Amino acid sequence: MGGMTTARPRARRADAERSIARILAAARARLAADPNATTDDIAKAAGVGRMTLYGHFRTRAELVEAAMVDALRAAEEPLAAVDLEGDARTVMERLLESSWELVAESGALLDAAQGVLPAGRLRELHEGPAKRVEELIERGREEGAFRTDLPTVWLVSVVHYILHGAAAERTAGRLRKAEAGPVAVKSVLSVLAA
Amino acid sequence: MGGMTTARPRARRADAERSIARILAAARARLAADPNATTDDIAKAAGVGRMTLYGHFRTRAELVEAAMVDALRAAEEPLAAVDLEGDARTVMERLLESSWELVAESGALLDAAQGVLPAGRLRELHEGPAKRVEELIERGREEGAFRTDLPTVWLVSVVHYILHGAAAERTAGRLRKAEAGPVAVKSVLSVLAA
DNA sequence: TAGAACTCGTACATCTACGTACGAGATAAG
DNA sequence: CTTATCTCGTACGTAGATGTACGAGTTCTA
Repeated sequence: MGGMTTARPRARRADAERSIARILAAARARLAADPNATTDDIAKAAGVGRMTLYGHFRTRAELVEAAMVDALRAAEEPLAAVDLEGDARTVMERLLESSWELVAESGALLDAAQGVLPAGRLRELHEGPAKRVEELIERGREEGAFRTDLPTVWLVSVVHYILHGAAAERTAGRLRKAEAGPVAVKSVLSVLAA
Repeated sequence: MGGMTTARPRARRADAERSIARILAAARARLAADPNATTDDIAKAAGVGRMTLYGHFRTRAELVEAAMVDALRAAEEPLAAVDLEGDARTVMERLLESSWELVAESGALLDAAQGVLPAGRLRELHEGPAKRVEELIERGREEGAFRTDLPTVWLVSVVHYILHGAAAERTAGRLRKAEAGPVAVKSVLSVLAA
C-alpha cells in the first residue's frame, strides 16, 4: 500500500461533517428514547432534511449501527479514564458515577438495534465495553468484595438493566434528574455486594 | 335497571369462547416476546385465521389491552394467595418465587402497550398489582427490613426491571430455565435489603 | 335438523415508513 | 470565481401492517 490509511477518494466537506455529527447525535437521542423512531423523526431532530440523512446513510440499519458505534465510543472514553486504584467496590462506584448515563444509553440503543442488525454483529460491537465491566466484577469477586453466588454473566446484565431502568424512570418523570444517578449507583452496588 | 348485570343480547357460543382464550394466550406470549408482534403473528400462534381474531377484537389496540388485562388478572391470582405471615423479607421471597414470571410477563406487555394505549389507561390497569408490591415494600421499611435511603417508587420499579431482565436473559439462553428464578429473587432481595 | 353463530380465505382499500430519482439552489474549497 | 460538493424539497415506487367487505362452509345450540 502506498501510505494512505484510507481509500477515500477525497475528504468530506466541512458542512457534511457537521451534518453527520448532528444526525448521529439525534439518532442516539431519539433511538434511545424510542427504538422505533423513524428516519424522518431523526432527521427532524437533527434539523436536516430526510434526504440529507439518506445522503450519508444508505439505510436505516446502517444509521442504527453508526449510532450504536458512536455511543459505544463515547461510553468507552470515560470508562477508560477511570482510576483503577483501590478496592473493586470503590472503583465500580467511580466508574458508574462517571458513565452510568452513557452505559444506559448504549443499552437502550441495543434495543433499537435488536432485529435490524445481525445478532453476531451486535455482540461483537457490545463486547468491548461490556468486557470492562465484566473484568471489574471478576476482580471484585476475587477480592471478596462482590458476591459469588450468582453467575458473572448475570451480574453484568443486571447492571445494565438497573441503569436502563433508572434512565427510563427519570425520562418518565418518576425520578428527579439529580437523584437518578445516585439511586442507580446505590442499587447496583447492593446487588453486587458480597 | 331490570336485574341484568350485562347488556349482552345473547351468550357467546362455546367455540367462540375457546377461540378468544387461545387468542389471548397467544397474544400474551407473542407480545411479551416481541412488542411489535403483528396481528397475523398472533393469529397464527393461536392457530386461528386473522379474520377470526378481528371478529373478536376490533383493533390491535383493543387486543393489546385485553391481553394486558388478562395477564394482570392471571398475575393477581398467585399474588393474592401468598401467605402474608412473617417478616417482610420472607413474604417478599415467597411472593416472588410464586409469581415472578407472571410479573415479568406483565412488565413485557407494558412495553407492548406503551404507545398504543393512552398513558392514563396504562397506569390505571397496572395500578392494582403494583399496589400490592408497593404495600409490602412499605411494610418492610417500617419493620426495618428494607432500606429507606431510596424512594419507594424506585424500589417498586427496580423489582420490575430485574424480573424483566431475568426473563429476557433466560429467553436469550444466557440463564438456564431453572436458575433464572432464584437468581432474580436473590437479586431483588439484595436491592431491597436495609 | 333448522337456524344462528362462528370460522376463515380472498380480495381490497388505506396508511405508514423505507428507499430512489430528479433537480434546483446553497455553500465550501481551491 | 469556478467547480465540485452538499442540501433538501417534491414526487414516486415498494413493502408490510391494519382494518373492511364479501361469502361460502362449518359447528354449535335449541
